[in-house]
Amino acid sequence: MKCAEKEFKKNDKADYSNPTLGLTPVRKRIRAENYSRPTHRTVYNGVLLLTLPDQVPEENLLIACFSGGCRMSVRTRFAPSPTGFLHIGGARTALFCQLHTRRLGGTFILRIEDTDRERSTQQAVDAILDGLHWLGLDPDEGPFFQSDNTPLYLAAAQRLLEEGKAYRCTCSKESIDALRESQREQQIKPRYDGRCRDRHDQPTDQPYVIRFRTPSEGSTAWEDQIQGTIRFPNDELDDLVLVRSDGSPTYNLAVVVDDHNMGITLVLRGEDHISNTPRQIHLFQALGWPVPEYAHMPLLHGSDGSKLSKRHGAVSVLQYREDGFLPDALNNYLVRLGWSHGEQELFTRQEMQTLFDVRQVGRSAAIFNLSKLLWINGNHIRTATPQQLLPELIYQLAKRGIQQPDPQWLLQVIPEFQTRAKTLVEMADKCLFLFAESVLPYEEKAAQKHFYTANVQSIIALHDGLQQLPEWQAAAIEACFRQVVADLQLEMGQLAQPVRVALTGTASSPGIHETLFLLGRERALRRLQEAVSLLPNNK
RNA sequence: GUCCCCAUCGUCUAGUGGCCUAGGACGCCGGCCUCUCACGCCGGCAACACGGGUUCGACUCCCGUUGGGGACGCCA
Repeated sequence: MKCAEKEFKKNDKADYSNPTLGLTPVRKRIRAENYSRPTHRTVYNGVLLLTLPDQVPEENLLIACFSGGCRMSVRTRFAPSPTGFLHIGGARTALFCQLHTRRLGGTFILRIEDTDRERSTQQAVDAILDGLHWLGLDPDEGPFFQSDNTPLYLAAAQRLLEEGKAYRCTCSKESIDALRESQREQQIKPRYDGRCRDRHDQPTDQPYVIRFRTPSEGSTAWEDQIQGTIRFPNDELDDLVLVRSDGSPTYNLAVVVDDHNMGITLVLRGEDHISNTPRQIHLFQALGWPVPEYAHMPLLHGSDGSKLSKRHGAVSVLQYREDGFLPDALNNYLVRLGWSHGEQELFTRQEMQTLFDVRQVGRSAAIFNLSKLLWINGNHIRTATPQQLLPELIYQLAKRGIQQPDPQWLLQVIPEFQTRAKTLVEMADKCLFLFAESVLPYEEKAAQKHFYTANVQSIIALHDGLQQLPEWQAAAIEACFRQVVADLQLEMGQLAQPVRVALTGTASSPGIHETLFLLGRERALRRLQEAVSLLPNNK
């Protein structure tokens, strides 16, 4: 994109001769500088296209195209349909697409497949964009919208029609539904029987769809980068609809035209698209275009072994942010589903980008496993810097009503919890006692076990010792604490545990000295006093 | 039903004919460390779906069976 735009200068002459563009001939030759109003800019295959979306396609489909002279060698695309949020399966596909281009210095493209105008929503587009962004999967080019390219698809269909490679079909939807129904009853594969395929009239006075004349003999095969050789007998395939009766293009047509125009070299997608592939290869061949390479990745399954769906808790990837996961931890988890590198489990983004090779991806489906994700997330939390964790922790604290905590202080808090939390949610929950006005009432079990049996004198001694500390510093606090333990001939635990309950209300926390320090002198002393007042004043 | 794909511990995986009495990781269990909780460390349980071939030799190659998944739309 950058290359092509750099190449574009206002006074450049339009180049209409680029053979890689499978477009209808340009009717009007218009120089770009004649256009003062905004044109639609789309980059295809390193070539900048300027089009006017509001123009009748036949009139001027392509206003100007400028040869970029710079072709990326490797180009992949992630092509979601905007009918819902980005879930973890889609995220994995996008990740693989991006990783494939990273090692090879290629380009990762986002294309929104919104040819089904009824089901596509702007809300879903935004959700997908947000999800990708959070995961660091922003595209190098795009997002492109198929709805902007309708004229291109229709032009391709028109050409196939003119060349006899497609035909008009006037079968009603009802009659075809009935056909499929009866085929199902006969237990044969439901498919269009081609009843309009050989009629010589091409009626345009009644509603029709444009169907592709699928080769009826031979077979279609490709060398899948993940699955190996896949072969389909052509007689398994029926004549697919390219253009609907309302004049809108369908998925398979749009995909082929875009994949060609965008110079996609590797179509990397879920294996639920395997059965579309022979149809798309036919279209490439019919249009006289080179066929890209394919890689179909195994699907992600839910715990019952079927395709991941909402009932398996397949939620938006952004839910993982809410749940306290780090984007790279999620990426790390996802990349290990179907791919491995020796015995390494933990990968940084950088490592994934240099090591990932789509040809090493396994062929069998994987089941989503939360506990492994948690473990990986815990590792990423531990290896992150406090600075990196800071915004996410603040975000989680805000959800708990903690407004504008002191970031400098939080940077001291975070290291104490990095080994103790598998998610940021857990971290926020565990450090909440630091913010509370009071930790009363104490957790029942903790109080029973450590608090009521405590030695009041020792707590008083600690309180007084700490109170006299000239400076509230970690080392001084520890020395003071140890002094009290030694003076009263106690075990560490005999003092640390009741103090811990007093400070946190629970039986677990970071080290007791660190906890005292983080709490600050004022709050620490107040909580110790509070504890003393609650204990039976004997001994 | 038809076509396509898949098949190693519960889960993610290593394994490309002898290095495998199958390795690692998560989880689980036991222990160590220890002021608690974690982290870390040590140990344990646990798998080649089944049946035929091919071969001196199969987890690895071939065929079949079974099981699982996917696709069969004027959805993508």
